[in-house]
Amino acid sequence: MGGFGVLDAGKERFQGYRFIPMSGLPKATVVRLPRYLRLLEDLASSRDTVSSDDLALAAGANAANVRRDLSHLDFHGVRGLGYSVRELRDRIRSELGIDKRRRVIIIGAGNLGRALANYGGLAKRGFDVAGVYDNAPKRIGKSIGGIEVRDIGGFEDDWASGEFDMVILAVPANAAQQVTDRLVRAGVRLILNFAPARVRVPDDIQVRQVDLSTELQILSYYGSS
Amino acid sequence: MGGFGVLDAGKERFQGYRFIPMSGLPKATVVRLPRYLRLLEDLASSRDTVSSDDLALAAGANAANVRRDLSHLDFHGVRGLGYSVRELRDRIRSELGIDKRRRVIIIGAGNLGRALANYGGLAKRGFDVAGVYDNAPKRIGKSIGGIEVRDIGGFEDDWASGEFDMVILAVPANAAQQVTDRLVRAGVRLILNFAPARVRVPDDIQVRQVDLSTELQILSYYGSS
DNA sequence: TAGATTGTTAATCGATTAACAATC
DNA sequence: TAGATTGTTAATCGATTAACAATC
Repeated sequence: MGGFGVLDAGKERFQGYRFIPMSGLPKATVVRLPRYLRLLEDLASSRDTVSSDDLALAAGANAANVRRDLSHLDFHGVRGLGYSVRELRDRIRSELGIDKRRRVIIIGAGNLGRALANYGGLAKRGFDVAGVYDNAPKRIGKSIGGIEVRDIGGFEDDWASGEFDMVILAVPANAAQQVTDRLVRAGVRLILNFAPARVRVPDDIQVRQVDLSTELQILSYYGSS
Repeated sequence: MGGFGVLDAGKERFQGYRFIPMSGLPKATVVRLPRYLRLLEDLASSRDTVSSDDLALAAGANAANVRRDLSHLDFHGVRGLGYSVRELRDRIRSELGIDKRRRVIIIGAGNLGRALANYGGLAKRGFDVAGVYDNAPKRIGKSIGGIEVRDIGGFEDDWASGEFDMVILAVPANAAQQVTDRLVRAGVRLILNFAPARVRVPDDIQVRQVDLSTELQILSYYGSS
């Protein structure tokens, strides 16, 4: 987290003589919303209301924490009863910007890119894999999860169509920065980086990094201490 | 993260009349160590020393933050000069418990499990994939990344050999909890969960969760705000 | 010495949590 | 009404950061 000017929501700015909240929710709250959402989607068919206690249990948080999170959303429950499952589900979806389906591009059709493209769970959560790109001739034209791998050379034109929302980067570490620069130049603003390398981007571009080795190393620490 | 009693390092306990640090490093520090390590490994062949400024840039942190992190390790630099690249690299490795190679088991030989097993980057960072397990007859016996997929039925016996350090869980969401329970019963204490479902474990088991949809949802929030 | 960089202090910030009045 | 659960306050905790004396 932090760094590179990205994902710095929750900051405040001194403007005149008052503090004006700048960009919405505290970071910690945003991270919990998808966890709440998952429970709510499971519950939507069977229950009408849910308590902060239930939500806390599912999200690994404290019930007071949940109530504070939801009041940040200006979402209110009913004392003695709890929160409306469906209304809260819809509210969180709209807050996360996934009340509409989102179209995702995957860059890199190696092992990881293919695994991600084939992963059906995305569609269930509102994300459609709308394209897979690579630069290796032997991969271009092959079909993955029902999508044809395209030549990265055509990426800029395709992206310019404005039909896509975000990019998942699944290229080798040594290509990550170069490809990222290219994405940014093409106008991509949201990048989920699976390449095992941190990339630098301008302040107005959002990058999240997911790295297997890093996770294992952190886990290893907690195993040996 | 938090919740389920895992990864709660950095707590302190009131004992008698003094505060005794309980389990080592602050969580935020642990998360940054792998980032420092990555830079140090890159630098080890070309430079002898590195400044807190360089480390901060690579890790997306503040220089003062870096210096504080390293002093938590009781690792000291030289004023005016910086920190010894190799000594710091070795110190962090030992702190993370990866001064020896670690043997990792992957459970689930679907798309994701296969991608992870094939991912060469792990070996470079000190982790060896020492086994892949599945319960589907059509997958058992197949070879992935030079390793034969074994029947999950034999997992308990294999794990009892004591040769393995951690488990990567790459099974479908609906199997995650059940498989996790089984791992815990077999004596697994470190689990990296790639299944798109939170799992509950006893307090002394460490779980880290990595979930693609969650990451995309968080990213989506920062795109729409 | 002069310049560079550490190690640490003190202030601030952001997040968590217990507790409880409000109220369905 | 009695029981349940919210919404919010106040205290605490953990993390960040600017600043600067120490010192290589």
